[in-house]
Parts: sequence; C-alpha cells; structure tokens
Amino acid sequence: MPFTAAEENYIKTIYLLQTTERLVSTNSVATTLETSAASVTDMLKKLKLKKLLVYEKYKGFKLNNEGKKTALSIIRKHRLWETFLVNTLQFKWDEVHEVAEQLEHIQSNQLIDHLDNFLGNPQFDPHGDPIPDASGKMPTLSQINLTKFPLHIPGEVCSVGSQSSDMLSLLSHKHIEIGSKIIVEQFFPFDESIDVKINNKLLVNLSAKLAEHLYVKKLSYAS
Amino acid sequence: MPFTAAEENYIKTIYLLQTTERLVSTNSVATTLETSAASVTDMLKKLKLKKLLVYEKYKGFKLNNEGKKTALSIIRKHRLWETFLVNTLQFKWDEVHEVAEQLEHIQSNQLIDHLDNFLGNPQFDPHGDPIPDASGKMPTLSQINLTKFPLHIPGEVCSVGSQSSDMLSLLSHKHIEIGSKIIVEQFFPFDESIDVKINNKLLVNLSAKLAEHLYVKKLSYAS
DNA sequence: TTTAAATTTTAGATTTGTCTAAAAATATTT
DNA sequence: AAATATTTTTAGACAAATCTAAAATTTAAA
Repeated sequence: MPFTAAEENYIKTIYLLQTTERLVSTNSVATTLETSAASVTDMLKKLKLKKLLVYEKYKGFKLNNEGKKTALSIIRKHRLWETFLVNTLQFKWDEVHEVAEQLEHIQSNQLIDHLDNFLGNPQFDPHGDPIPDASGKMPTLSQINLTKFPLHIPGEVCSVGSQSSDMLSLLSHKHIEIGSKIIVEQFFPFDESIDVKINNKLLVNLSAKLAEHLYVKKLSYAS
Repeated sequence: MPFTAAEENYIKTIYLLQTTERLVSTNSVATTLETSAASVTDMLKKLKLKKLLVYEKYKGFKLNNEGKKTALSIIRKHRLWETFLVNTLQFKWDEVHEVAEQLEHIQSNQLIDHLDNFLGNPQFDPHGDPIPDASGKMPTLSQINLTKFPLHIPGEVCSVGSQSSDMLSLLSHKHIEIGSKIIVEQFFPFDESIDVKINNKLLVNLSAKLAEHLYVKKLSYAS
C-alpha cells in the first residue's frame, strides 16, 4: 500500500523525532513540519487507522514496527537522492535538501534499486548520515553530539544536524567540514561554548548552538 | 508561478493533442487522461483563469503561447528523465514511462539544468522524440508516419508512438528498433498492411495498426 | 427540419489535507 | 489545591481534484 506525500512527511518526521524524544508530542511534529497542531492530530488519526503508530489521545505517540519500516524506506530514498544530487549532479551540500524532499516521494522500487546500484550502494550520504539498505538496516556509526564528546579525544566530524546555508557558511569560515579531525580542548560553562582543534592545527571557538548541530565519531586507530 | 501535478498533466496532454488536432475536445483529453469529461471541464476553467488557454464553452480549446511554453518545459523534463532512466540507470525502453510521469513534476530548474548537463545535453530521448531546450526550442526532425512514407525510399525508424510492452515485443520480434533502416516495398489495400525491408535484409509485413505507431525520417545521403 | 444521439457543462457530493476558534485535558505555578 | 497556562483535541470550514447524474448545447440522422 502506497502512502501519500503528506503521510510520508509525517512518518519521516515522527521517526526522526522519536530517536531523540522516545515519545513524540503533537507540537514537536507541528513545529518541525511548520503546520498547526490540529493538522497533526488529524493525521495521527489516519496513521493510527493504517496501523503505523501507537497513539492514545493526549498521551503522545510513536511509530510501531510497520511505521518504522516505512520511515526507513523514505529516509533511504531521501539520502540516496541527496547522494545522487551531490556526487552525480554536482549540487552543493546545502542545495540538495529541498529537491530531495520532493524526490523522496517518487513511487518506484525499481528506480531506487537502480539508483542505489548506480551510486555504488553508498553507506553514507553527503551529510554523513547513514543510508538504510533495502531491508531497513543502517550501518551504525557511533555518532555522538559534539556537546557530549569527551575532552582531548580525537574525533572526526561525520554529520551535520542542519542544512541551513547560514550554518554551512559558518562551518566553512571555521574550516570545518565532514571528515575534519576534531579535538575538544576546553569547555566554557559561562556560555557553554567550546574550544576545538581542527585537523591538529587550527584552534577555534564554537558556540553551544553550533556544537549542538555537529556530530562526531571517535577516531579509532586501527592502523 | 508553479503548477500542481494535475494541472501539468492537463497542460501536457492538451499540448500533445493539439499538434494533431488543432482544436482539442473535452472528450479527447478525458480519454487520454482516463478521467471524466466533467473533470476536464472543471480544469479548463482553472487553466483559462490562469491564462494558459483559449477556451469558449462548447467550442473546443487550445493552449496560448504561455500554455505552450509551460507544456514544453514539462515535456523537456519528462524526456530528460526518460533519457536518464535508460542511459544512466539501465532501464528498458518500455519501463520508463510511469516513473517519468512522476519525475516530470519535480519543481527545480537547477535540477533540470544539472541533469541536462550531466546527460550531455541530449537532443532526443530514448523513444526518438526531440527534447526541447531550456528556452523551449526543439530540434525539428522531418519525422513522418510510416503509413505516409513513400515506397522504395530509404528511411530510418526514429520514433515510436506508443510505449506499450506489447508493441515493443512485437517490434523486437520483427527485428525493428530505433535507428533501423527501413524501406516500404509494398502496400496491400485489403488490410492496409505493408511489406517493409529492414536493414536491407529482412522483408517483413506490418499491420496498419503497427505502421501507424512508427515514425520514420528520410535518410539523406550527405556522405 | 425535426428528432435522436453525442458531447459538454452544471449541480451537488466526496476525499484529502489543511486552517481557525473553541473546548477539553494535562501541566505548572502560586 | 486552586488558579493559570500550555497542550491537545474537536468542530466546522475551505480549496483542490475528482466523481455521478442531470441539464444544456451541438452534431448527425431520419
């Protein structure tokens, strides 16, 4: 059974929220999708009817297994298209989001299989996010938010929690990109900013807000 | 101003019909889009309001310049995507139509420009149909329906008027494909079938129905 | 040229996804 | 624990795109 683009947007949003929120609220979905709380409630009823989520009114909600499976297939499509746009069509990092939001709703398993194949079955998209495979499995990458990363431990920037071009230009100004080596040197409680060393050279200060949007993985030195 | 997918489907259909019909009828659009005549009338009113077509009720209608321009940009997208699916993603000829019908509605000029560029600015799609450029210009190719092609003149199969797989397998059975050299040898008035010679070797008989769906261009021998 | 047939349009209804405003339930604060 | 604030849901409305059935118009036929 195919879902409408609107349904798919809700499913994807709920999935992404429940990885951090455990139980998702009507308002958080409304804010993310820039719609009204009433619209969210309406859609929740439909998705419950279609047996995609567990929902009791006034009690919060979350996707069940069927819902998660559906979400992963949408996320797979989104991330494969982003990879295509950047790797094949030479889009910039911060230009792909809006277009991928449209492309992810194209209905054709054959298309996605062929695209995946053409791209060489990539494991991560251009933002460093893992791409689920056809069965919904994702490479787990011990990705940690930079604000929770321990001091003086070498890490690598592997994902960015926002696609805004403001964010991107700030990162580029600080010489930070996906793959940059990063070490947290100092934490300043007053404004929650941190000093980090980039690629073993540059020492720069990052605001709490910026750090919250950066994800890092531990660098293991297995040769 | 962007158009909805439904509006775009009507615009494209009317454009394709008016190249052969001059004045388009409500029923012909309804039949092509497999919808009711009432729905077509509803949409005609909207498109007239948006100043895309000339329409007086009960009198038939046709796209004005603005409408044609819009139609060409949709056809451009459709044919570029078909080219992508076949050339890049290894789809078969007869598998692309449904997917391209969806992809043609993605809204992003940047996407189409990059795709066009990636494909090497192709002039014709995998069915032999010309691809309009960004300004709406199409390479004119003196394409003639096989039923109107003169006897004993060498031609080349350059386009197919149907994407049905029944048609495709019949063509392949008769060893006919885009680019095949073809000469009409004889016309049989009784059933309007024709004998043609393919690639100067095989002599095969084609039904009137099959010939109606084949388009041929004259082979000029400019070295 | 009237009558019959076909085509096109209107009228009214339905579905999907959205909205605002008001009511209900839950959380927070004093 | 009352009062207040916040969140969530309901009620009712609207736009887009579609439908069926009936009316209006045009075309074809007897």
